[in-house]
Amino acid sequence: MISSIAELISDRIGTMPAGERRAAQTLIANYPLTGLKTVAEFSTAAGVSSPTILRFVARLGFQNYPEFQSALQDELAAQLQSPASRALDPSSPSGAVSPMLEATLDNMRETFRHLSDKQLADIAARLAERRGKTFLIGGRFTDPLARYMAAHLALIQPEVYHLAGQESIWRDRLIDMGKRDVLVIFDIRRYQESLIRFAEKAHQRGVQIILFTDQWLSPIARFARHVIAGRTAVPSAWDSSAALFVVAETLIGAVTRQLEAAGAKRIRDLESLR
Amino acid sequence: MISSIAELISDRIGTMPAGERRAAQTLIANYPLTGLKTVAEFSTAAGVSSPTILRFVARLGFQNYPEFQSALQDELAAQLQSPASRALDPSSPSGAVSPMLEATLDNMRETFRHLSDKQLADIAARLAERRGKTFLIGGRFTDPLARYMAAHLALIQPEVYHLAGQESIWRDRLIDMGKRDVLVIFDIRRYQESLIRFAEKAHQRGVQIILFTDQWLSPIARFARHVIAGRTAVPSAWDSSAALFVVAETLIGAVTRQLEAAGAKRIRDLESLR
DNA sequence: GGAGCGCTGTATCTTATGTTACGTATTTTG
DNA sequence: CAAAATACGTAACATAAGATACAGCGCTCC
Repeated sequence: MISSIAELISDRIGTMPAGERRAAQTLIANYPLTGLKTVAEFSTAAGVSSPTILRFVARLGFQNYPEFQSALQDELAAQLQSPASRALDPSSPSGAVSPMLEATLDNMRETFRHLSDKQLADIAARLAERRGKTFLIGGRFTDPLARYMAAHLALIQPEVYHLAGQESIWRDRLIDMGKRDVLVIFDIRRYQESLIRFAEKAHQRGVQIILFTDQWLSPIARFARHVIAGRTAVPSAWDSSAALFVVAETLIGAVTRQLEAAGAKRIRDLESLR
Repeated sequence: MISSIAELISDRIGTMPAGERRAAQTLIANYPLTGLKTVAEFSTAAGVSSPTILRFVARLGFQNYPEFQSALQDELAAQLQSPASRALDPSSPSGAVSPMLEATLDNMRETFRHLSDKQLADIAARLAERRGKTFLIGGRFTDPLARYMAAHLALIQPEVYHLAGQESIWRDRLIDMGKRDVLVIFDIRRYQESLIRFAEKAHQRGVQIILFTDQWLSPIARFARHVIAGRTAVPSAWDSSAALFVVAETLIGAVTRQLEAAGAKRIRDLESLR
């Protein structure tokens, strides 16, 4: 059962030649607006020629371009008149992906339910105040999160370091760390011995630890000043770090906002550079 | 302050002559769809003549009819991209907890709404079939996503490589790539020149490209076999990669499942190792 | 490696859309 | 009540849009 043009497209996109597939992808990317424009605009947006667009709509079963546009408009009209259908579409073709998405969305809501505004603000404040250095590190699968956060933080403030590479390398960086510094650690099951050892030594040196972990709490929680516990369970062979990712993004945003509010010179410099 | 065309109309409808007022009422009645149709259709819908419609849009301050339509489309685009349908959502009394979170959740729903099961299954199948090598790379802020995906994929199948470090390093790896190989690229605004060049050269060598990008589509979409367009807009100084992250996790799960279903020896070996 | 097929873009043509000019009807005002 | 002014529609026009023919190119399959 195919009800919308979007479904029709994703149904047949596999059988399309390269050019028409580009058209399809461009249309899907911001559906359905590109289809309401003229053929010429559509074609340049997709980076193909006009005839390819026309062949594309012909392949979808439309006699001509205006007929295609009318269909899109009708669809849009129905959508606009029942805005409730946008919130939670019960008729959504819940195939194999939906359980995964639903679980992830639930995880995020749960994660934030246990995370107060104040807690987030405190952590952001700690990251925003420039007393010492900021170090970030993660485990086998979570290190990319540490990198992601480091990439952003390093842009808005100095002395942000992501600890990468072999254990021996970052272990030696302990000598740079003191009680004015912050260490952000990502560690979910199965918790990594090397990270635990590292956290303990850092803690002994007075470093303030901010820990991103799962709901079962890494042993590092013992040493952590702040603990963010994210939900990770999804119907998959792997755990999901998505909730932690969103928390990280939220924190990045909060830190940025605080620095902006404080009128940090670096932020202004940054904007003028762009 | 007048922000929408609908406001503009209701502001000036009092000063309009009868015919134009009928046009205005017809447009407001099912806004903004009537305005997206042709002048002729608009005029018959309103029961007036074409010139009346044109005088109507002229009175609103537009130079010509296409300009008027463009304005309507822009408005519609903004409306579709930030679902304000959240206005009456009873499930979140939390209020200020996090507009950031709400926006992120919306982004994910929107992203998956434009992403069919079939599409995801196709991409997963392509990643699961072991014909050639798999390379992953990302941009400044998205490279961590490439790493995250690589960390998982590398575990369940051989010959998965994340391209890291300086441009010159991974550019030279092009010699290893052929038409049996897959290249996964993450690229969101502002799109990186180096990545575009790289994608083009890889494409010329026959490498199949799977692109993760934002809804405005990186230029790399030209060369991509599969395009995943994620929503990235959040109330923050930064764009959000969370939706793309979730898609990546979903894909990782799907690939794993497909390999399991195929009874891949490596998966069994992996489980026995744990 | 060669022949065939299919896809794509350039250029041309045709259609129909938006635009304008003008005459008639209608309302307003002195 | 008359005259002017304004509004509206018909019809002709110009322009830009969609459609088509054709040739070149790349790709696949022998």
